[in-house]
Amino acid sequence: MSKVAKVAKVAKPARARATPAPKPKAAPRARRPAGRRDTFHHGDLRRALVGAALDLVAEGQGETFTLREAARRVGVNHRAVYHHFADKRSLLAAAVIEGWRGQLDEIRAELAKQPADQPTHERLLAIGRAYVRYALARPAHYRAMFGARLNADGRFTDLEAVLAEATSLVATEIKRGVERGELPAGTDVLQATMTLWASVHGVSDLLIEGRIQARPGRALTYAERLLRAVVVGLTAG
Amino acid sequence: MSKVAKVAKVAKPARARATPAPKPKAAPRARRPAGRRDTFHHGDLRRALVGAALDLVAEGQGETFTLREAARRVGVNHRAVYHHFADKRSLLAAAVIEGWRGQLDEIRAELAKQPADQPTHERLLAIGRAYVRYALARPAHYRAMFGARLNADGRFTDLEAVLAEATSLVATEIKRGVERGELPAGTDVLQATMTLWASVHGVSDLLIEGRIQARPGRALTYAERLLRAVVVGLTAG
DNA sequence: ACCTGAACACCGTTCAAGT
DNA sequence: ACCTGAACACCGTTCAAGT
Repeated sequence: MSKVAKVAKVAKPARARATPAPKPKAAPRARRPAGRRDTFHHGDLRRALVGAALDLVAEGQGETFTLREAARRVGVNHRAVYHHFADKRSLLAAAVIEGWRGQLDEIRAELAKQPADQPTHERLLAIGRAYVRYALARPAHYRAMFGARLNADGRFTDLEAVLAEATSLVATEIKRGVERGELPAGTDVLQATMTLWASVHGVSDLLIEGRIQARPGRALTYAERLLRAVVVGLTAG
Repeated sequence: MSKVAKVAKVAKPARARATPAPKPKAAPRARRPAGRRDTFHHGDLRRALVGAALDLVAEGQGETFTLREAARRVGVNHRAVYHHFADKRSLLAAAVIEGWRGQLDEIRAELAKQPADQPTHERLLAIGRAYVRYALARPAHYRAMFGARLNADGRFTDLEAVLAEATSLVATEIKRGVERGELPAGTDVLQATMTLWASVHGVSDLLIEGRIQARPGRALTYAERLLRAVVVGLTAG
């Protein structure tokens, strides 16, 4: 007990966030939390670490969460992390990939709810709404999804894969719009896709950073207005 | 010499960037660089530290540059920083404020170059172009300008002041557009301003992160297309 | 195969002087 | 008034075992 008490007493240095953060930390770090197995069989520790990283990111630490704390949360020595991830960036990347996957799932679910034969601009708005809603629901996570330049080196091909999937989902809608005559015949599909992405990302980021000050319930309305302007712009060619 | 040699020999830990970065570091840290005064008179050290922070940020460290290295660059003990800045965030904030001021200056310069009686949508495009050009010219700095949630606590009122100035510059143009009948009478000025900001920020960020892959010379064209779509959307109401 | 312990070279920040 | 030195509680990562 002495070790834990000492740690708790000391004033937290700057690296810690101002937000209290529930910190379960039910057991002293030397002993393993009750009810948790003594060794993880393959895959479980990896998953547990990603889960801990996701929690830490979401609690507001963003990409600055520490590898050592993630290990502490699941009750293993920090060195154990290196058996599953090459370095901290890889652990972050795994958490970030989960984020993109979740967002893609929500977009798909939203599209599935649209009535059949919905005009393209309504479908694009639905996609955008789902995107922004997801981002606003997990601000710290969303920022991590963009930060840390995880694509700078060629590593993390899984990350690129989810993003490619999301991109092609939008591209498909745009192609459909052109085919149905709802978007100009000469539309550059890739460019239109990126224009939409830039728009939803821009509003999301400004809202998250508090640069656009919108009352909680109005944030999505804000995003929707921007989206409408962009879609109208695309439609006008 | 022994100290410096030892430091140089050791493998750089993860915190350091992969990019080589020119690192002048002309003198061993204990001795002051030749030709630099032994003590700074008031204001100079502050300015020198902000300069060093700006350089470190621009060299790719972003907001993860270290206070200790900034101090080393100007040849003072890292503790000296605390005489001019409350903490690392304050030093970062000072660097970030310089960034926004620079961007605002470039936007003003660009507007000054516009022919008199230019239609509003052309003026808005000029503003947007200058904004994106600035962001793309200093990617790491631009990301730092948005990162770190420097506005989260109420500190750094100077930062809020520059941003308010930039916002009102755009708002003025939009009002002018409404008055001249170039934008719909019912236009929500604040909302239109934020819509434009979100657009230019969105493209800038995606371009910087390499999510939009544009050949170097084409990046601005990309941004311009998005901007045009948004302006058209705003004009259509 | 999977995990741990000790060590290393860093951090940001505080306390207590030095000139 | 302005700067320094030593110390503290952290980091991420490496080396070398332990079971």
